[in-house]
Amino acid sequence: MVVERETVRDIPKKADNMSEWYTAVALKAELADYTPIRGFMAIRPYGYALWEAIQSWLDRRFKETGHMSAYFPLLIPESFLQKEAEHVEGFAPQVAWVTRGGDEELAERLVVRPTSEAIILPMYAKWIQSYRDLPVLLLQWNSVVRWEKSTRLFLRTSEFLWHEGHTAHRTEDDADSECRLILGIYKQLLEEIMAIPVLVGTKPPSERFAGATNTYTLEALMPDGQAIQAGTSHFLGQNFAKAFNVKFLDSDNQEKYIWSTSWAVSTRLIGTLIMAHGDDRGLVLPPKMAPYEVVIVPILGKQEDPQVLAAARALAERLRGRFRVRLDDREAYTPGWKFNEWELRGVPVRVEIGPRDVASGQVVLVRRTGLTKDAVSTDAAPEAIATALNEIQQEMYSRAKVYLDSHTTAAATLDEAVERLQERRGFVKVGWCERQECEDTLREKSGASPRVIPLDERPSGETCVVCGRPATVWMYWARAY
RNA sequence: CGGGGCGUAGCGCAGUUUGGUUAGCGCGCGUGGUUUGGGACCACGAGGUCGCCGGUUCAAAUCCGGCCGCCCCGACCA
Repeated sequence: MVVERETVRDIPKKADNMSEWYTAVALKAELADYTPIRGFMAIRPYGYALWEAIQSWLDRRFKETGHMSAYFPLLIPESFLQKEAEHVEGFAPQVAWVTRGGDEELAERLVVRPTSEAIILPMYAKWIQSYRDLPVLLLQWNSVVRWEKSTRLFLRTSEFLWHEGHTAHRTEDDADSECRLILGIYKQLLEEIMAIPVLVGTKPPSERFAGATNTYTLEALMPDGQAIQAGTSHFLGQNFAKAFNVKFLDSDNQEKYIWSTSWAVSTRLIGTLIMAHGDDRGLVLPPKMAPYEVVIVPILGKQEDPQVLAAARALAERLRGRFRVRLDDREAYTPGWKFNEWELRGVPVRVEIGPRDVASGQVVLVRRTGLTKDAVSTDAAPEAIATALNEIQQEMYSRAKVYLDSHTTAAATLDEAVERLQERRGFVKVGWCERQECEDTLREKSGASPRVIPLDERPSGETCVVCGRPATVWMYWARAY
C-alpha cells in the first residue's frame, strides 16, 4: 500500500527549483546552518554524522592500504606557497592572509592553507634521504580555507572539511599506481556506500589541479543534468619535488627527485548526496550513510500506552546491537508529525508500533523510498529490517545508475553536442583531438566544460567533434557545479 | 563580479507607498488540561536594539545616504 497525501510542505518541490529545494533541505533537515561569517557554515550534528560516516569508512580503507594520519600547520609562509609557479598562480587569488601576530606585524605574511602541498613537501625534504625511506604514505583530516565569491551550503564554502592524502614514491609507476588505488577507493565509497554512480578518468590539461601533471577525477551527475566533481587524485609528477627540492639517494647511488601524489574528497560530498537522492519530502539517505537506519515511532493512545511503549522499547533494545536505531518516544509530538519529520530527515526505515500491532504481535515497516507499508511479525522484524535496508541501498544505487546511463549520450556532431550541453541533458561524450583550441571552441559554444577522459576507452577511427581530425581520446562534457 | 529579490520574535509573514500613542498575525516555545494509526485542540503566558551606521524631522520599521548579510539567475572558480 502506498500512502497518498496532499499536505503542507516545508520545502519547495525539487523539480520546480532545485537550488531552493537544496537549500531548504540542508537547513530543515538540520544538516547545516549559516553563521555570522560570510561564506562559513556550521555543520550540525545530523550533518556531521554524515561526514563521520564518510570519514570512518575511508579512514579504515586508508589504513588497510598502508596509509597513516599526520598533521601539518594551518598556516603556510608566503614564500613556500610561491615555490611552485602554477600552484601559487592557481591559489593565490583565493587565499586568506595572516599578517599580524598579537600586536606585531609579521616579517613574512602567512596564508591560511588552501591545501597543504606547500607545507608538507618541505617536511618530506627533511624526512626522506634514501629510497629505503619510500614510499611515504600519509594523510591528514583537516579543514582548508579558500576565499570564495559565492557560496552554497556544503557545495562551495570558504572553509571546508576534507582529508588530503600526500604520498611520496621512488618511481613514476609507483606514484601513478597510488593515484589509481585511491581513485578506486573513492569510487567504492561513492557507489557502494553513498549509492552514487560516477564516471572516472582523468582531467584534460586545462582542468588539472594547479601544479599537477595529471589529475584523476570522479564525476557524478545531479538530477538537473549538471555534473559535480566528487573527488580527485592528483599525480604531481616531480613538479613539487623539484620546487621544494625533495630528493633521495637511489640504489644506483644517484640522487633523484621523488614522485608525489595528493588526493582529496571533501564535505562537498554531503551536498552531492543531498541532491542525488532527495525528493519532495526532503532527504533520502542510503542506509550505509544514515545516522539512524531505523526510527521506531510508537503510536501512543490512552490506556494501552504502557504496553505500546514497553513493546517499542523492547524492540529498540533487540535492534540496537545490529542497527543504528532511534526510538522516538517524545510525547509532545503526534505520530503524523514524527512521520513527516523523519521523512524530511531521510531515515531509510521507519517502524510503527501501536496498540493494534501489540495486540496482534506485529509491527509496521515503512520504507523512505516509496513509502510502502508492510506488516511483519515482531519476531521477524530484525530480519525484515535487514532485508529492507539492503534493498533500499540497492534500489537507490540502481535508480541513480539508470539516471546516469540514460543521461550519458554520445554526440557525433558539434551542433548535437552544443545543443545537449546547453539544455543540460547530462554527460555528452565526444571525440577529441587533444588540441586546446578545439576544447575552447566547444566551451564557448556550449557554456559547458570537459569533465572527464575515460581511462580504458579509446576512439578507433572516430573524429574530433570540433575539427574533424582523428580523435585520440573520448571526453565527457557537461555543465558543472 | 553583473541582474533580480529579501532582511520586522526561533520560523513564515503583514505593516513601509501616504512618518504619528503601547509594532501585529500564524506557526513554534512555556504552563495546565484534553488528545495521539499521516503535521491535534482549548486556556493562559513568555518572547522585539524592526540587519547595522549615519542623516532629515517635534516624531522614523516607514523618508534619504552608506554599509553588511542571505536567497535566486548568470559570470567566475580544482
